[in-house]
Amino acid sequence: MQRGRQLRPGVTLVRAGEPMAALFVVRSGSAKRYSVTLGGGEQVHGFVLPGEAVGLEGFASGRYTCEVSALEPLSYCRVPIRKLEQLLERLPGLRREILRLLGQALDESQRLRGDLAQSDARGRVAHFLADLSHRLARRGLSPTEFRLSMSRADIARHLGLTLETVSRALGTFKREGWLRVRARDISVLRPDALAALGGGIA
Amino acid sequence: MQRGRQLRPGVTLVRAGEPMAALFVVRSGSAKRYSVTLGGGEQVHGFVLPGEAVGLEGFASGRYTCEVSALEPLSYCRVPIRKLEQLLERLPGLRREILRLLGQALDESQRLRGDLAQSDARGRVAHFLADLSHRLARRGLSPTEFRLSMSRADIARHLGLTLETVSRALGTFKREGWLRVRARDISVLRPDALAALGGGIA
DNA sequence: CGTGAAATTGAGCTCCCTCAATCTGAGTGG
DNA sequence: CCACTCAGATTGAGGGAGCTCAATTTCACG
Repeated sequence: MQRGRQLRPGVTLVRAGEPMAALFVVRSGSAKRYSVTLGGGEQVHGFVLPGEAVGLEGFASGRYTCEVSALEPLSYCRVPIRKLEQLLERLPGLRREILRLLGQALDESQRLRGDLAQSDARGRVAHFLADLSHRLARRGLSPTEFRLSMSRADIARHLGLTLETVSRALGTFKREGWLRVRARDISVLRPDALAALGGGIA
Repeated sequence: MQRGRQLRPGVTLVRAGEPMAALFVVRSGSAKRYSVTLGGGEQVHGFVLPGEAVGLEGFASGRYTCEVSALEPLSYCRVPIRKLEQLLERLPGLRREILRLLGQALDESQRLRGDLAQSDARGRVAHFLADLSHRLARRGLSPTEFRLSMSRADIARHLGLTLETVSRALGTFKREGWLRVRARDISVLRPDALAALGGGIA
């Protein structure tokens, strides 16, 4: 395990198409995972928070399949694949942990897709906020007071909406008294309401 | 590796919430992967074709997270997790293969979600057909002549549309001369057109 | 402060959802 | 063998949510 350098906002951590030489784990800051489409647009697959892994999809072909770039100053750990394979040889616990990590990523991706397919615009934005809140809490950060490191446009592309619609959804939540929104600073006042709108599995 | 019994259409292979005792690989037939939502509706995560694995998401928590039920008479292999872990101990090749399988599932899920977020109704249906075609071809089956084992409603829930919209999209493709549609039998006449509409990553 | 990007807000229009009727096809019993 | 039945699929009409285009407003940064 190596400690990576600090990355500045906008700098790319991994590039689509490059051989997967290592896994990364974010220590602090956040990042955006995306692909570039034929038209030159961005498909935003998601956002990486502290404690979360980067590059797992690379196992599919031995190459990364999406770009990951820092949204805030980012520090990370680098785990070379060579080293990882050596460790997997000897450590059954690590084998299970890697499988767990991949299974979790898969499960979350599918769950997210399901919600995306079933919810309307407000539901999606509510789900997005609830998910973010949940993941921050898991890391010991405040689930109710946080700063969005990504733009409205990034959120929109992630949710399959336009940035205007995202903005309007936030406006609605604000008006309902569920949120306090000041630019990128969010205060969640009614997590229950968001969770209810966000929907989910039984 | 055990050879499982034949399953009749409608019969459930794995249930959400049950401990993950085994992985499955479909030998013939097809299946539907779905979750049951709070309202009692189905979130269709996808469809399993011959040669594809079932239950990978279970690695996340040691329990399956979605239901998988047969759409056609289904035969499958059963790989007990215990046995798998023993084999992983000794076979580096199998370790890589399992990681590859999980990475691929993750990558496909993300890619699919991206297209879902960006495409309109026709684009989604086109993508669905192109994806199906591709996966059938990978298995040595005809990519242009096949039978949909799932209902329009299943397709719709999978794509975040209504069944009427799916039907209309198919009708449009038929009128354009891209497809021949007779109930659940599909003939793809213009794969290129579908692929173009389906969009995708550069 | 001043400047430009990001976000909000507004108005019109399009696409898809909703509701409803019709049509097709597979399975059943006379 | 055919009428019957019922679920699944198609087709149609109308309305609403979200996209597009456009004008401000707010915020971050120098």
